[in-house]
Amino acid sequence: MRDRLDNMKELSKAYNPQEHEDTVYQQWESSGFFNPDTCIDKGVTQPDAPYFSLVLPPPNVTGTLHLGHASMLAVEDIMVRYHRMRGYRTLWIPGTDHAALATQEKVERLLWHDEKKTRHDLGRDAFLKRVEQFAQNSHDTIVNQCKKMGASLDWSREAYTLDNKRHEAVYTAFKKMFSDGIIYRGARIVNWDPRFQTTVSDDELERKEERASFYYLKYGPFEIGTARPETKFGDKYIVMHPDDERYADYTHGQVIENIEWINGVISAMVIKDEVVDMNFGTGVMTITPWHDATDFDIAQRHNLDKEQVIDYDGKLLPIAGEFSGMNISDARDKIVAKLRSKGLVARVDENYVHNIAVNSRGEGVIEPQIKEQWFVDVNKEFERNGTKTTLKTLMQNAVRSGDVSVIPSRFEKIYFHWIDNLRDWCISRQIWFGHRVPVWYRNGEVYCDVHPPENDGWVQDPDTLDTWFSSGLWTFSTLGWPSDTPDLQTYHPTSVLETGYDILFFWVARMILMSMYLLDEIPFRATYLHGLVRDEQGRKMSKSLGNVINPLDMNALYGTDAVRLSLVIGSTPGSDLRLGEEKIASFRNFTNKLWNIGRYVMHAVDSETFSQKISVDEIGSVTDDLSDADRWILHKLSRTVSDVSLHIDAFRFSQAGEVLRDFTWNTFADWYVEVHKIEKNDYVLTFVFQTLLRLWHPFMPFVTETLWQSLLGTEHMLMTEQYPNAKKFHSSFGSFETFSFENTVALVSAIRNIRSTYRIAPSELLTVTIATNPNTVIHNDIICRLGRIASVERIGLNDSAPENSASFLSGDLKMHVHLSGVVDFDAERSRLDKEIASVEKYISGLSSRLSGPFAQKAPAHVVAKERESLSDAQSRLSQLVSEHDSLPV
RNA sequence: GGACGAUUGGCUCAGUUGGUUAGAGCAUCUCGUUUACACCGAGAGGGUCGCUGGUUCGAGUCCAGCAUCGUCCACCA
Repeated sequence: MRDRLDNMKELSKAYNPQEHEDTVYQQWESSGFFNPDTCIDKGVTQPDAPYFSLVLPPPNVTGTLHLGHASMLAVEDIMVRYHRMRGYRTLWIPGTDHAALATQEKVERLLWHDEKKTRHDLGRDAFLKRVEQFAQNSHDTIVNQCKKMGASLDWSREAYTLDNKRHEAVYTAFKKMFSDGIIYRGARIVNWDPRFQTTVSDDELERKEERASFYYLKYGPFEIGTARPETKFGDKYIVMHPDDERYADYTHGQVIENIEWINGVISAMVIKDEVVDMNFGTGVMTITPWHDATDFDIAQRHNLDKEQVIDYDGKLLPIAGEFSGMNISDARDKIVAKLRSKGLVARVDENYVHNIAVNSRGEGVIEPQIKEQWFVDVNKEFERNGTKTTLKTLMQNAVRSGDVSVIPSRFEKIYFHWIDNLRDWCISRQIWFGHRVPVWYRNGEVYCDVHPPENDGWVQDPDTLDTWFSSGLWTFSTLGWPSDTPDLQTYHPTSVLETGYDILFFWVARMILMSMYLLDEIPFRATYLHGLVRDEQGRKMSKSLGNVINPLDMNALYGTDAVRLSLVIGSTPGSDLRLGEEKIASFRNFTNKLWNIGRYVMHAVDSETFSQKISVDEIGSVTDDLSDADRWILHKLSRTVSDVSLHIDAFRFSQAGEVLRDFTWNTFADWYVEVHKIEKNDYVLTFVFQTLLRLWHPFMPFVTETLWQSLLGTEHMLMTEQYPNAKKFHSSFGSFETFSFENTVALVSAIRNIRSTYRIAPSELLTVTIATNPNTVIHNDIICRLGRIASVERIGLNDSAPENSASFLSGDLKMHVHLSGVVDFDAERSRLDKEIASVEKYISGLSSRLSGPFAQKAPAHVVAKERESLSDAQSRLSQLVSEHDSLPV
């Protein structure tokens, strides 16, 4: 008790988050309650309770967390804390992603910057040690940042996409897919990044608009168009649409001789293919199958030769003759010059705009190449539960069946469209950092297994796997798969996957693929896609723009709770969020408001009362002692509890927060706390406040935990308290009548309005006369205190109004504020005029509606409601008019 | 070239299945230090919901078209 009182006195006037946050997090963490097993052991959670599980989308170990991560942590922590408080077996698994290419590239850059060395200077093993060191540092930073955000992650289950356990999962998955023929090795056209010297997947491409010269070249009897003359050396097929009448004389397979071309005379074969667009250019084209996906497809269809023109460093091969060995960008002008000198350039369009493919990471221009690589076959048929299916079908079914719901649902269409256009997934990379392909070779033999072959002489495939191959296993590899662990049995499928819509394809789709294929089970029941966090002008936050907001800086300045609220409230799933510092500041103000409500409670209420947990039942048992204000606040509280729960259950976190903020500030603080200063119902005040702390805890865990322990003592922990139960609140308080106190709120507001209109200082105490039925309850004390009224006089409804007063009408009561000496009749008249005009407008609109077809066609209850509104408005109008007329001229 | 999204007071956004006179936060203006809070309190002003049609008794909400902005997808050589 002494401790608590001291604690209370120590509560600073303004909330200072930095004093509390680290201590509170340590307390949570050391309590062990982030781990659902501990919750069960200590009786906080029932062993047979339903589960709620989710995985943290593992941040890349490339650096530090940004506001997007902060927003993800906030939303997920809300769901996790909410379910934990509701008694679910709640598990939230942390982890990090090795992000193969991104991390390797970053370390390579640092290595060059600091030591002017490349990875080849160090060699594979030494370089990988560097990367691991870097990854470890990044990891430590990320873990620290997650904790700073208040994330209640079960650190005892932390995972890493490249650790031993996940390595086993990756190799197991690969082996199964390999033996089922889903994974194959083949020479296919791939996206080659000459700068990073690796392939990248289709999804990692970005299209960039480029203005280029477009050349029309003479090619025998034809004219062909190209923006890339440097690739044309090996072109020996001329392709046209079979229906193109301009070229009807040419037949498929016909060979055209004596074509003068860049390096001499060649012959070309005519190919008819429907892929050619007759309306583009001249309607004929030559093809370069080795360096273009479309051309590759044509060549495949007609079984044509394919020749490599550009090497993997981006230089021309001997086929280019005199240009051999030149970089393609240097060669282009020279090649065009030669074509010109030979008279082969018909014309040039200098303003041709087209899209070039670049690596979304690093922005290096992609050069398509044919290369022997590992692929996941998305169209291969295999048996599943007695029927033939494909990976594409599995992915489609998971969502189409509704087993996996997508929030917001419009992303479903995008998801299906992506699957429809999906090509085989190239999963091998020529980088060093990552899971090495689990395949060994010896004298033409191929060996694939989870463990290396035992006898010597085998050489492992040097390539590593696409980082998303390991991320795709994340929902179950983190739970122990391929072992059949209790965690896997208990927590899979996970309940929700919360992540950014920008990795819908990269990650969400791949997780569905992997889980459906390997486990025959969905990875998660719902996927909630959040938007990107942008700056106030809607720009992406980037270092080069200098508009990056570091979440930890904001935490330090405004408190983590304020940062969390600013990321959650005003944000809708799938839509980007614009965030400025003022928004965070406004939630800092709110945090402080809650803090000060707490200070008031501890200041005004006896510690015996505020240091006990007050239950719904306890309040329910003293119903007879409740005042009108008590009933009003309890009723509103029960509505709030139910709204907040409904919103959270439906993933409407923003609305849940808004409802809570509105209740806390505009209802509880502005009205009930003020009334408490008069009525002093400590139990209800404390009960409502404690309920608010419970309700707010998932959103703003630090300040609520701090306040809770200030009230109840540090041996209590809010995090594991029960969340307010909507049904219970409703059955206890839902039927409470609120009209009486609403009336008082209206009267006080009217007095304040009149004061403001007449510019009467708050220090000046006034008198009011209220005309009403004798049995109407008027809360004199409250009106006097909140309206700064000296005395309330009551008269009958038909008694005449006092002179020199301003009037307010509400239902069947009239209030006259005495304004002796200050009343300005012209001002009062115009005030009434204004209101009369507004009511008249309303009446005319409403009565014309009611006299029209509305009355016949609209549902009866809607009509009845409108009729009631009309009669209310009419009586109000007549009263206003009589007030107006009674004013002295 | 397709698809999707956005367009609501100065700014940032809510608005669930169409149903009172469209809400909030910030900003603005006026007043104010009443011992929880100036990171505050009280009051006020401010929107014909992008445009044009349609459906309906009734449209910010549904439909069609258009405009502007944005995002994603796409094999126009």
